[in-house]
Amino acid sequence: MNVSENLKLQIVGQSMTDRVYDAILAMILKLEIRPCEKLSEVQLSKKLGVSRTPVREAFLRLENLGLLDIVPQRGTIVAPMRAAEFRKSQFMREAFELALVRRAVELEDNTELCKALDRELRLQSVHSELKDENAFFESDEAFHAAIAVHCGLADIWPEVQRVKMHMDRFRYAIRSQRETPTILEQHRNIAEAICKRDEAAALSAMTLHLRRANHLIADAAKEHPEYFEL
Amino acid sequence: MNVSENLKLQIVGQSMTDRVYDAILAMILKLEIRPCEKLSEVQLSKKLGVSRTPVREAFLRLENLGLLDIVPQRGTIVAPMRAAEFRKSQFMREAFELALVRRAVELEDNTELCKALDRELRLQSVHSELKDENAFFESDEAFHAAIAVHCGLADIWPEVQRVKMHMDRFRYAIRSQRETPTILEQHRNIAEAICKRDEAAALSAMTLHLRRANHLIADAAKEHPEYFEL
DNA sequence: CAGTGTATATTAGTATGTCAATATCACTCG
DNA sequence: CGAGTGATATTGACATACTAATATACACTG
Repeated sequence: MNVSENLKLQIVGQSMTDRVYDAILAMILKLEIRPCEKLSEVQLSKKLGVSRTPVREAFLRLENLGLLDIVPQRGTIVAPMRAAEFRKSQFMREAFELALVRRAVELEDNTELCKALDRELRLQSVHSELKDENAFFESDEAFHAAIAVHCGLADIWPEVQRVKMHMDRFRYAIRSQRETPTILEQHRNIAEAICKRDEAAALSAMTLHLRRANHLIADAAKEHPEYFEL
Repeated sequence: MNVSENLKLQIVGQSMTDRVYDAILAMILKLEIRPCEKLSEVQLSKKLGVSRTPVREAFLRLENLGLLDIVPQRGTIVAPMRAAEFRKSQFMREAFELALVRRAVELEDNTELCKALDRELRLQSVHSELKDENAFFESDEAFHAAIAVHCGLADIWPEVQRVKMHMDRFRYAIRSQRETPTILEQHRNIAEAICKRDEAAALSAMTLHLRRANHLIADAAKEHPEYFEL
């Protein structure tokens, strides 16, 4: 096999397909390859120094997720962002996370959960002050994941990640809006309501938080109209 | 290519992969191939008269869904039924369908929805009397789908189908319990509450309905312990 | 006969070859 | 100059070939 200069993929213990998949997924989410941009199995396989098979299998996975559009005999493009996908993604995420909140407020022992939430809030406070958005969003994820984990539903979290991916695409597409203070405040409200077992407050706080992203559609469309379909 | 006697797959306008996928999926759900049973890419490709590639791609899709376990250099088996999968499946389905019910009761114009629900109730009544379980369950699906469709969320339904698949596996695994009258009654309660816009009643009726399946775990495990893991 | 090493078969992973459908573009003809 | 046309290149779908890892069977050793 042609090892070439692209040895980055030949290192660790996953299948080629996995590594190619991870690589492409990251490129799509970071917009290193842009919506509607054409992808070629042959080109990519050469660039990554692997054969067409793992590239193709990675393509198929990504098509499954709605991140690629494969058109037989025509080509493969990064799926444009679609408002319909966004709405679907948001509906599903909201359904999942509100269901998790309902579980969380009914937890007989919520000390661990509240400790975890508090931990992330402190981290977020620091990251927000230091303007470290990557770290902030990492803790943001951990905050939401903690709810699932401490409800004994850790295996639900990957599913939430799956359904919220299309929402995340929109967030990646716009310059981050320096809105970490707002998000932190919303997280505080959510955590407080959950720990007080105030279901109604927790649900409305979470709903507000999750729908905050609604403006993303318009913003992303304004900033990068070429990424959109229709 | 070896056309052979198995020309059933060569007919219509989907890709080979799609056809192979549909074929295997149906076999798994109908238990024509049983949990923990070994599947071979080579054997199946010969049996279906296609090459390994489409079979393999279908395998990968099914692994994604959690219906196959592919172990490198060892083999591929139909995933055993796992209680954890069932619970995950049920949690997600409930989250989705309760969210749909919340939308449904807030519909400004629900005449179309109520008409559709009533239609399915009538059908189910007949199918139940005639003991036609296949037709009954088809209408069962349509009943639930109608809620999504008439909320303007038709594209959510495939996602619901996706998440509820593991629940359905358990149902297929046990002799159907002649419970269609119970289900019909639950459907009536759901439809009535939705059309009256009684959110609390609709939610509790739907919850009751969706959790009815809880006994399936125990029943299926009793009836076919060899299908289970652990 | 028990235990171990080894040949062989089978597996999924990967690479490559082939093909039909489609797009592209230069070219011809009106 | 524009519309149609045909050669050519590119694409994804599918077939096949090869590899490395693992399981299995069996012969050999003690």
